[in-house]
Amino acid sequence: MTQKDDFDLREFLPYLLNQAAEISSQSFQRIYKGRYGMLRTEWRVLFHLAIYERMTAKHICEKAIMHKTKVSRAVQRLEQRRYLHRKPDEKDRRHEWLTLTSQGRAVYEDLRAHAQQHDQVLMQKLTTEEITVLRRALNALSQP
Amino acid sequence: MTQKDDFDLREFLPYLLNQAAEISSQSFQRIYKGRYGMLRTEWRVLFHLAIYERMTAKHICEKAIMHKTKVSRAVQRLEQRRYLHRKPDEKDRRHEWLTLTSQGRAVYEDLRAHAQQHDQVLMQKLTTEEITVLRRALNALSQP
DNA sequence: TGGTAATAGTTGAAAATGTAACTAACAACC
DNA sequence: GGTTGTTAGTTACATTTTCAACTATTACCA
Repeated sequence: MTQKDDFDLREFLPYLLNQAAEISSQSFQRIYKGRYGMLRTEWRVLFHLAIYERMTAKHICEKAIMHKTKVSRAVQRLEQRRYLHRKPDEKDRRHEWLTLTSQGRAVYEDLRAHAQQHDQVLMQKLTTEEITVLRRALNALSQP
Repeated sequence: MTQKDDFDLREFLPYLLNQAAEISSQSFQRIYKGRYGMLRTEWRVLFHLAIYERMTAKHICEKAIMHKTKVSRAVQRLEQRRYLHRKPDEKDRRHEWLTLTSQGRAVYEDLRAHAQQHDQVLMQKLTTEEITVLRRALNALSQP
């Protein structure tokens, strides 16, 4: 099993990014999955609603770059657990305004604390300079 | 939809990493999916076999950090398309040695060219320094 | 030697995701 | 006002992934 080719997978950005993304989200996943049975799509929607307070599914799609069916299903499950509340827009009843319930906010507060703690641990693997540059580079790569 | 909370999702590394990973692999995905109907698991296995020439499924699991059922199914599909060949180990028949067929190698060569080209495009979004630091940081984060 | 444990890999059922087609509401234009 | 087009969001179905249980083979050890 010795390397033969000159092409190095470990330099291929999509591969590297995926690897890093997957590994570095594992421990956070254990929290939201183990503690609340949530999926990645669900914590993302939850966090967006907590941070922006009031959004439609469309807004979430745009901000989080998620497909509308993913958002739709995440919203359904969060609603079933009474983490959020839907309210049709008065003027345009195609839109639905989503807000967290107090229960939803409580779950968010707990998860946010873990997220921040988790981020601290991850950053310990990096220097201050690496963190700055990494964030900048990831944001640049996130522009489609 | 104004930001309320002080927590910023755009600083949370697992979120950022995932976003960047997803977006930056889209255009490569169109190639391997559109051209060969392959899945992410499959091109990864294919690339590993091309680069290391001879591996067992176990080796691939370890190198690529993939679950054994993912690898098993990717190998099955690659075999069906005659991209690889299996050969049981003589000494220990629990192991199977996997090697690419010439057809598999041809597909790899094509995909590799696209991968490299794709990487060039991605890197245009970054400075030389950012690329160096990014690779280093991603490798650090990929250690479990 | 025989019995238990460990390992490589596969399979089946359940869960999650992707895709496309759908409904409901509004907009625009004649 | 009625037809056509557009948008927000949902649903149905096919494809993938996950998880746990399974087979087959080898290792360990009394």
